[in-house]
Amino acid sequence: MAAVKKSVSVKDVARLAGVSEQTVSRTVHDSPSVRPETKERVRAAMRELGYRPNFAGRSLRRGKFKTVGVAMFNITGTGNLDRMEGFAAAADKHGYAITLTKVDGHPYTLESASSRMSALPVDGMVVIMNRMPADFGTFEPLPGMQTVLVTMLEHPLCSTVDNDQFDCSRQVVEYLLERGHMTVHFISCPERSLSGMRREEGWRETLRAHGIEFPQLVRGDWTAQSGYAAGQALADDPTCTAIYASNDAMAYGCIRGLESRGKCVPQDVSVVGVDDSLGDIVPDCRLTTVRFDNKRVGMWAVDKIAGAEGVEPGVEHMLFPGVLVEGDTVRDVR
Amino acid sequence: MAAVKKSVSVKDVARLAGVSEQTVSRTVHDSPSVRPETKERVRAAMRELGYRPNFAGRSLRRGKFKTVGVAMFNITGTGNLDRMEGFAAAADKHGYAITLTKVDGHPYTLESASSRMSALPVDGMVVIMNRMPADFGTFEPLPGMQTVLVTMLEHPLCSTVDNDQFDCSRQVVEYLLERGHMTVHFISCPERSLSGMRREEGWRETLRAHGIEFPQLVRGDWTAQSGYAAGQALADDPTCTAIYASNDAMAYGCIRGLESRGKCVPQDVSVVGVDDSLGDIVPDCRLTTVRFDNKRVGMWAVDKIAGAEGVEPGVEHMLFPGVLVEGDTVRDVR
DNA sequence: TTGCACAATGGCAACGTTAACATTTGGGCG
DNA sequence: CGCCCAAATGTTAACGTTGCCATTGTGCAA
Repeated sequence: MAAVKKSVSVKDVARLAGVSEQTVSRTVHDSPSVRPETKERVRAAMRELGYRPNFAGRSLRRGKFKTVGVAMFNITGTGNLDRMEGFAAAADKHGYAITLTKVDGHPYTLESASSRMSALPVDGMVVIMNRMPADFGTFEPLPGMQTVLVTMLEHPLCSTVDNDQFDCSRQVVEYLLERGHMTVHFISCPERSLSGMRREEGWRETLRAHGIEFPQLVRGDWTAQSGYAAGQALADDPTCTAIYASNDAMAYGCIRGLESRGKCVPQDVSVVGVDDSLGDIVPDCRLTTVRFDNKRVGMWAVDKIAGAEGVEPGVEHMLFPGVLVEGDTVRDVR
Repeated sequence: MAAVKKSVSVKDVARLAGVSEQTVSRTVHDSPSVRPETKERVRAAMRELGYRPNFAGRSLRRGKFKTVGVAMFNITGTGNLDRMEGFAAAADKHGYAITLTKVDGHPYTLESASSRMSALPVDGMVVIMNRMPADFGTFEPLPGMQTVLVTMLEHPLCSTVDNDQFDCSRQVVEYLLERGHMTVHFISCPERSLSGMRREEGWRETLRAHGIEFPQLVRGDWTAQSGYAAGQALADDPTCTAIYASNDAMAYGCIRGLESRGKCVPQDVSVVGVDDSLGDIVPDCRLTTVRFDNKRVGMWAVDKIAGAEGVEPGVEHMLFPGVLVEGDTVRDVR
């Protein structure tokens, strides 16, 4: 019952099995040039000693870590869990691991994420950008460290990937226009949100493209309470027959706000949200919304790094469109 | 503009600065026994060459990785984001990194998590247990790999930490009894959930301790829809004045279900949930619920590993109580 | 029998870092 | 002037792994 003093190395296994260290190494990698019975003897020795290959020695020798670093300024954020699911799935596929780091956002710069990662055992890094970093234009990725940014903004030196928020708004607005609504009101979000701003642009541009004056938007703060207030405010506007909210919480709040003023959804007003996040939480309404595949975004990012394997990777920019999910909150008024 | 062929090492820096490799190493660690002007010269050389210390070499030498592995069977799960926040915060504090791994749950065993981790550069591991692993009783952590399980079940060889779900139910039931309710009805969850089952036990035992026969429970499935159905069913039961739901979504669904049958909350029936997850999503009710500090749970787990630093760590079991948050959904009937 | 190809295995060095020990230098003090 | 101490720096070796090349053994064609 003596405690294990040191970790067992190939040397120990080699001694016990009566072979050279090299043969042990070859057995670990299942090389065809080791006789089956030798392999078995080595394997038995490994089992007996509880050998497990040392990651540091291996990486040092190989010059690769088989690990992707993920830098986040905020761990808690819509979709992060799904993105991580994607990171982990893609990493798994390539035999890679994921190293997670929270980066201090003061100041909010790519440089701080990059320097944080540089000391870690990673072959490449993914940065989740929620806001606009101060050095976005001037940032240069570390040499030899493939860098992928999760954002809609294209960067000249780093690959980028994200959900297409502009297209999301286009889909929603056109969906409502096709169903006979003369215009679409919009409940927006705080101006610091990159994705929220892009949604706002999409709403504005799509209406403009259809030759429709866009109404005054209502600025919310992502919460149902702000949506509720917006709903009450819009309830008195007779031109308002369709509302597009920048997330589902505000959309749901808006519905309740409208109801509190005697308006029914979808009979009087149609409402559409974004995120498909209400699923199991709200019992009495199937909200029409847009579903994003954040897992796919995460997978793409890690694939880009782990899939490269030595080949010089080009800079690429990828946007995945969301899918409009039809619920019960939109009425066709044609 | 020639590409960097190899990574720069201490040797390169030493040569450029005209000092020994050891002096470079000492400068990296800001040792006091290097003259300031020498340090500056070395630092200049590091900057010029873009030197960053190699993690593999360092770990190999030190025999430590300064990294904690986190194994999850399901990445997506209530509270995981907050727990990760905690992992990252504690890791940061100790100068550690977090390596995230999704473990295939077929079969759902601690052994599979452990062997997955053994090949990664980690000094210790945390396993998030949502369900009961088949080998919980027989599992032995890898020698030299400090293992912490996030679960309420105590393990003889591994430290454990979690929210105290039993105490959560005790708090809720006693809170309702103190306010004059004769009994507390319960909306439960699928039987495979460990934490859900523990909440159920807490409800049952606390009522028993107060000498109250516990009513038939209603089994839900975590969704608001199931809570809605439960609410409708309980609306017709005249003995039902207080309902405790195993999560907030079911509690909210229950409220709507009661309303659909003409019962008002809290005038006719009091409702309490668990998780404090409705905050920004539901506009029109401040649900009385229990808030857990999952971040603290995550921090404790990583602290236990990263804080040990060589000292032989004992097996410890920690449960953090939740906090009952008073909303507007409970009526005092005394 | 000799030569040769090929299968199986071993020896050696190097990856980058740093702990431990060794050496040099300068200065203070008897 | 010589001695000793401390500060500053250098030298060596080792952490565990694996690529490269060398060595040994075996069977087969010439």
